[in-house]
Amino acid sequence: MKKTAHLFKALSEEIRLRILALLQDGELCVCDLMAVLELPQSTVSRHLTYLRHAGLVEGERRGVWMYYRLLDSGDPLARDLLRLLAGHLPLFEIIRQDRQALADYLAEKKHNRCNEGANR
Amino acid sequence: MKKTAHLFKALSEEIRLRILALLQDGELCVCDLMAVLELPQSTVSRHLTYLRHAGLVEGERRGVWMYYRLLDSGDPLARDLLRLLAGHLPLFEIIRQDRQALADYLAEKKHNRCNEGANR
DNA sequence: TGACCTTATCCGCATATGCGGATACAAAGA
DNA sequence: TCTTTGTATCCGCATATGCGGATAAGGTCA
Repeated sequence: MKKTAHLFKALSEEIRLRILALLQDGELCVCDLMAVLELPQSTVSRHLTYLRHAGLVEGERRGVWMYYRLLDSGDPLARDLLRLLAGHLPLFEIIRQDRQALADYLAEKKHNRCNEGANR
Repeated sequence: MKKTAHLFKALSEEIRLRILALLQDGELCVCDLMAVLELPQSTVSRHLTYLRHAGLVEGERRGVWMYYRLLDSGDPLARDLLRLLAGHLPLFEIIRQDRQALADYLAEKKHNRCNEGANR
């Protein structure tokens, strides 16, 4: 029950909702999210940690990068909530803007190193 | 979007989830909730105000009493969330206990004044 | 009006959480 | 090993929220 309350708390911040929406298109590393959201690294990392503790995302280290993706985990409520968000979040203007920014960023990145295009 | 975050924040407290679960059985006044949850009046009232601001419940004054019920309102996300909770909350032990306590309390109350059975 | 009941809000205080720069840690390559 | 890059955590500070007693406000009835 406390876990359930914690789950909702994880969803109660706009930044975290935006991160979840971006991850709906596939996994991303921290520096991708920094670039798209235009937020400092510590902020992005902190929110990802929060989402991970809530059981909504999982991270996998590949080389220097930590890739995060939505976690289709055991908790049925978490799964239902992610499904619900997948339907509702795209209706928000800021989410559509974020998705467009992600698409632009990925196109420009051209599979180069992560920081190209991210930091200055 | 801020409204959406606020909606989730409203669901991020155990007490508020318990209140919503109790209201799934029908409308209740503040003193009913006080009796069942065994919480002080100011605490119950504050959480109800929070839920009302989030658009999850509505209150109606009838005489001295304020009756609160779930609000099937305009926001599609709020409606979906309430439906989701209706399915998931009854699985928690504390919710089942609350429902039993509510049934006992209502049986004992026998349509008398609200405080009989509530405050000593 | 005055007594009483129910509910809402105020108050001071405690805790949780957010922020972003600074620092520590981890991995890869020279 | 040293450097560089990416990520996690620490730090001090600010804000949001919770608590429950006290007080205010709204309603009923005699």
